Amino acid sequence: MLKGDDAFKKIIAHAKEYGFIFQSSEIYDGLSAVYDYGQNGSALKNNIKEYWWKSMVQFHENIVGIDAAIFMHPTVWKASGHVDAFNDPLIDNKDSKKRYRADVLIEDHMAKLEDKINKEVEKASKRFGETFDEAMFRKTNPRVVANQEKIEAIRLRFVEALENNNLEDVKKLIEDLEIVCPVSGSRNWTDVRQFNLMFSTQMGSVTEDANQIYLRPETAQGIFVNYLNVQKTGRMKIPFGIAQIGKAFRNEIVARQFIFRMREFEQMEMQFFIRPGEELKWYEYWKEERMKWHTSLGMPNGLYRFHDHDKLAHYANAAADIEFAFPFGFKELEGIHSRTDFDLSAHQKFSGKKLQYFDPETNESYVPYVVESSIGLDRMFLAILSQSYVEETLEDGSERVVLNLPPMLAPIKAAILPLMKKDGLAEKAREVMDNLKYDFMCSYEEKDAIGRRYRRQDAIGTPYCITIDHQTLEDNTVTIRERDTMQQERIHVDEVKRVVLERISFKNR
RNA sequence: GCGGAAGUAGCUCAUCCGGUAGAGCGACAGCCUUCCAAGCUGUAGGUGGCGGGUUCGAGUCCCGUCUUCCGCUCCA
Repeated sequence: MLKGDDAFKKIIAHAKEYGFIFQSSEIYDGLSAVYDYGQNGSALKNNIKEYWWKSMVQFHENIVGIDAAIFMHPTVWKASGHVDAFNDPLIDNKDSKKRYRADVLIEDHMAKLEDKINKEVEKASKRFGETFDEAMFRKTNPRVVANQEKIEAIRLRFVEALENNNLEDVKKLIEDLEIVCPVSGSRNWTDVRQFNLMFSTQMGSVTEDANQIYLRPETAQGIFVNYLNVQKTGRMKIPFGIAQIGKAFRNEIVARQFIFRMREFEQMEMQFFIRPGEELKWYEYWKEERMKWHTSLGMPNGLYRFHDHDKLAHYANAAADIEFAFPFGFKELEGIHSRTDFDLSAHQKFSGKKLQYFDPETNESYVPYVVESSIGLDRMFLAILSQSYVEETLEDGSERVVLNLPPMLAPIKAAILPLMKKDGLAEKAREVMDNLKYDFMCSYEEKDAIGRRYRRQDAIGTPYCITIDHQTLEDNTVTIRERDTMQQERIHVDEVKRVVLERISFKNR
């Protein structure tokens, strides 16, 4: 694995040149922070999904998979907290170039005024020997009354402006209150702009009747709203998990670093439903399990690390990231969160439907707690790609670029190569190809010198090259060349399928 | 979003002070045949990111715009 900016650029160039990742709508100059997966990229991505899905759903009897829709009832996002957390009116100070949430600036200002009042009241209470509340109630000080009225007036304007989504008023309020930038101390503000991190669209073709709906900003809610359906129909017993792979959308202000942060991205996640009070035990369990999954890919040590969160999200009582050493540094690849009963309780409240589980062991009903594993598929793709990209100098001084992919993830498992076109070698190679292509992804190439074809396969990470030569015609043996060692062995044609399948199997990790 | 830099063939780049674009590699077709890229012949591929302006004339100067990169900012 290469390091540094230079390496990252090479990997991006390689990804494009060999059909892994293209910029979206490239012939129209592209669309910012949106990328398409090409012929090899989509194959690699699908293989990552399959590996994850099998290790979750197929290898665990108590985990099942679903595929929820991207569109969901708008109230889902009120219950989840996204409508509040993802809608920010922002304002920039032109002098300091700092950006603030306009509502926070105003709230801070009100807090300062309130602080003033409290100090006045406190003084009064000491003077008259009253409690704080008594002093407040008497409103002895006219300045206190004036300030309280002022705050109330601000709050009214503020709430009204926000409710009507009147951003000009919000700005005017900031100007009227003479709020200054804490950094530059100036009042040179830009207009207030609404940044909505959720994409929205209308459902219903008649404009007046249409409801605004969102493209889901996370896949988790599709699992939570189906919790009861799956638990009942699958007769699931706690603890159990629901897994899902799917697209999510976030209108990031700045989306950059190739496919690391995109506006449209794919998540692979599993929500594990447990008994309240056992969440930390399961949290630790899944942290270890998930780390094992990553290291089972055979990546070198030291590429992964845990990062425990100090600042917890509104839904979590414990959270850690698994970080990966990307070419641009250690960054989040996966999150493991103890989400408590936040989501199910919220949906219970907003929907009015009971989302509880009767535990036959304890004879109790409760809203289950949740431990979540959520991994960015595109980030996983980037992690594997960047760690697999190797530039080698061979003994003879020549260079080659190899994608050192785990064989089971490689887009193409075997390339079938006749040493040359004539003498019936091509026909024989076709025969071999036809016998293999139903079992794993194969590629056939007869153009160019054999060495060149090996290098091309190296560049897309094909683990095995099957070469048909003159000896094949005599004794039905072929050579099988291994990508990383470049070593060849001669085996019988009938053995090829078994040998390749064995070496690309999940079981042999 | 702000500041800086860049955008010419699939890729890497050239084209001097403004005079209607060129190479290497790659691709494709054919020849050759030698198990680790760069043998031979031929062919295709560009309204110079896009739009506008200045000029007799713009890849080249100016403005706008899109995209990318670097820094800042943002990222429950």
